Amino acid sequence: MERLFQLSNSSVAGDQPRRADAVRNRRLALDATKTLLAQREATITVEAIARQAGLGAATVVRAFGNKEALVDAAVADLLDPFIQRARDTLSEPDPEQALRALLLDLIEFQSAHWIIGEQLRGLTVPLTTARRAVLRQTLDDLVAWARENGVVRDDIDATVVAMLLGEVSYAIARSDEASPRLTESFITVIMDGLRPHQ
Amino acid sequence: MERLFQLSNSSVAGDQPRRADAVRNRRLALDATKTLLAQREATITVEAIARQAGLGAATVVRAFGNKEALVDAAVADLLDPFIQRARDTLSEPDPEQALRALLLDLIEFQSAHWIIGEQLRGLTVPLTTARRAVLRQTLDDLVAWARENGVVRDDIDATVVAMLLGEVSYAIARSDEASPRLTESFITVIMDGLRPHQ
DNA sequence: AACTAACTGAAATAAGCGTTCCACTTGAAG
DNA sequence: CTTCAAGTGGAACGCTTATTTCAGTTAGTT
Repeated sequence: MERLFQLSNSSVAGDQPRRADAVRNRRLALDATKTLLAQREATITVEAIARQAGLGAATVVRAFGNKEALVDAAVADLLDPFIQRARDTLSEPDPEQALRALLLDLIEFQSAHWIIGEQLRGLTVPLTTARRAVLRQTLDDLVAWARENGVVRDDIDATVVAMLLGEVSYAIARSDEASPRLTESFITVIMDGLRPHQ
Repeated sequence: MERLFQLSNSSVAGDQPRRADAVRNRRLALDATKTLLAQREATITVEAIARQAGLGAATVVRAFGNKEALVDAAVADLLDPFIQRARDTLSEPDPEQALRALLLDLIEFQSAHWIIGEQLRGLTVPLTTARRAVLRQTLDDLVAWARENGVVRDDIDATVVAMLLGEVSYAIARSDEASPRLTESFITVIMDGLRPHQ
């Protein structure tokens, strides 16, 4: 599949070269943060990240300027494969199947990366915000496609439908009692509710 | 309407009497906290509560033992009238109307008291937890009633439906772009999705 | 009015956190 | 091998907040 957009942020393009250990530690800090973000119960402090990475706290922060930028980069990194999968659903044959698949993935991703929502609250996170826009656009496209094929009702604004899906996935993932059964029920109710009346 | 449960926590029953100013300040601290909790953008610090109440920080905390208990009491207080309204819907004639009304109220309440969700994260809040159980039971009863009358499908577990409603209301209320239009669309989709197939 | 236990609140304390400092270490160029 | 700018991390700093202290104030009793 053709790569439609540039998501990599592994290294800054036009900067002066940095020492090998600095590059390695930047990677270690990023990986440590991603590891912590993927745990359901974790405190994302600089101290904790540094411990996970086997580095000093100062080194961890310096690699990205500050903690906010580090978390932003880590979240964006975690988001990338998910976004890729979301875009892939657009080439599936059946829009209903595509929508179901995306919803399931959305819920599972948010369940597995529960802490991300917490961490991003009230932060200015350029990388993550850009990813979110791409994701939103993908969801919009998917809803538009589903509408054209009579899978989704058109008496409700498409943007509102997309927003509904996003928010509601978050809610299910957030639930203390999240389970495959709850997820399945949720998707059934939403898909039925979104179907046009015959 | 008969009062079915005891929700008041205005004063501790069997304790030794306390001085008049202490009682008054306890009330002031509680009211100040409730006021702050009802604002969408507010920092609920002891300092802020004390300022709002016109008291010293120490006095505010001491009245309830610690900040956690104070917030717990304030949230429980805010929840009480809402719970009463929820229970009232059970005596409406039409279960579908009752369900719609409760959903709308649920979303509006959570929108207006947005900060509550933030504040309760990771706290042990006995009073609030008890209220939540009552609310959950009410929602369960309402769903059971709606099922008996063919308003809600019975191929999905009633508890799951109730949980769905609660979580999803939270999600809509939480949304940055919450609006009457979004709320209306959401309720339409959910109600349609919950209806049995004819 | 006098007395005292309860109560108050400004200030001190404690604890958590991100960031910065700086004496020391190390990669890599010559 | 030398050299030194780049890089490191333990410690110090600054900031925010909940909690405790304690000298002074006040409600309520006699």
